[in-house]
Amino acid sequence: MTPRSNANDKSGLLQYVLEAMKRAQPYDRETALDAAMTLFWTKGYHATSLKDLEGALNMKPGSIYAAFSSKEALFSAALERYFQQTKEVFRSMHRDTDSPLGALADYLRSIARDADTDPDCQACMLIKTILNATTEDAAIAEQARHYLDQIRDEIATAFDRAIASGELPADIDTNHLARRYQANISALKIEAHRGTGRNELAALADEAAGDVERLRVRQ
Amino acid sequence: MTPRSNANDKSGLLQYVLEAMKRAQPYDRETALDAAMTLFWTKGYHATSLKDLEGALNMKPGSIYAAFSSKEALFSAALERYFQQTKEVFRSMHRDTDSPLGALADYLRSIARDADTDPDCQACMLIKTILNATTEDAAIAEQARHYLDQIRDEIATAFDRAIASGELPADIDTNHLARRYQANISALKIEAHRGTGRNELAALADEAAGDVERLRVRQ
DNA sequence: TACATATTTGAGTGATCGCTCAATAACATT
DNA sequence: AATGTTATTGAGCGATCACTCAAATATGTA
Repeated sequence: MTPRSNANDKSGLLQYVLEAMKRAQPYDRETALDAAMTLFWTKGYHATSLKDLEGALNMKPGSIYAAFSSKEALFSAALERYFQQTKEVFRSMHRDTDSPLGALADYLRSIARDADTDPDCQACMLIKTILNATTEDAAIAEQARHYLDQIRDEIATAFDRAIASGELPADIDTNHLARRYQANISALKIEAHRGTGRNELAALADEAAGDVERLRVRQ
Repeated sequence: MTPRSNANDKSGLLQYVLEAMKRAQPYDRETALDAAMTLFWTKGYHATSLKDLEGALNMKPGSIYAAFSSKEALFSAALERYFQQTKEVFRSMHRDTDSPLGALADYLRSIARDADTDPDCQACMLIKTILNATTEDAAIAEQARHYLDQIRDEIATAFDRAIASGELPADIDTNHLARRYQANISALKIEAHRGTGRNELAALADEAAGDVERLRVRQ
């Protein structure tokens, strides 16, 4: 509430008095959570302060605590949001496909494509959280680990679909394939985060995608 | 300097007076740096406080600043130490080998072996630093990135040696191989950090190692 | 031994941290 | 319109942060 400096000082002072403690528009929970997710994803839990969150959410301390209880609870909610969105993106790329292996390969290529259009692209929030967490906040690391496991199950389900559609032999270990595939996703996202060049990143993604496609049995 | 509570109060009070501001043994710089590296590697830059460092280094604030100038400069020195040690380990595994490809494959397997013996094994400090850094501490991320690039060069040199020894064809792209190899190291170390089971981790490492060995030209 | 120099301590600084709560504004009910 | 209820503000709290600096201790020199 800064006093206005303008030609008409009396009008400015009156305006200043009228605006003191003007209550904001009520916040929108989804909008706030989305902003928190973006901020936490970029800065991590420890380096993100309440003041940062005030700015990003356009909310004051009392409102943030009324809505989300604590910094850690807000982080946890943001992490869940990230997980749900990631799962939904993965699923949407595998809906309506008649080639599960093709879709899995294309998802890897999409990582390089997405990094190409986003200069500040960040590695996976779940991985960052696990690597970043300390023993004092082991709960959020555990939550992130749990979400990563669930995403790996989604991947294994996609490989199972490739078996059902005849692309893979019935005796292949889809859990192992999913684990390897997820490790490749992590690696690609870290390379993107690190600023690896577009051609190099695309080559890595193509190679990983080729590994997936070469699993296809001859028809 | 806590007063001693014991049967002989006069003797305890005298001991308390005699011990006030007793100066410590001078610190050993290498020992302090090693302790700082271990602490920063585990907790990361942001979540590590000066109080943590006091405990780990067994030094008081004034000494820490006299020796290392600032928290950031200490982190930077610890990061360099980590880089030098990592480079030395990699080199020592490639010294005196007549199969560079074999040594590269075995290094990947060693990641799973090392994780098996260390329950609190951490992902690569350089990767953690890059993922953890914010714009306010971009300098340490840049330093870590630079070290990662140098390690990738070491890897490319090992692949060059495989060409020179006849294991690889002369026209293969060793820079690309090195980049992929380093991405695989990152992925394996993250799986280890995440607590992936010993058999699964060993399977991932063996598979990555097998990929390296299959590059070998027929002789 | 006396004095000079170097090193370490740890109390204290100003700033920032996560969070609380009384005051105020906005909304709902009668 | 008056009253009651709900939601938001933001000053301020106690704690912690990175760091400083005068005092004290240890080491070196003449």
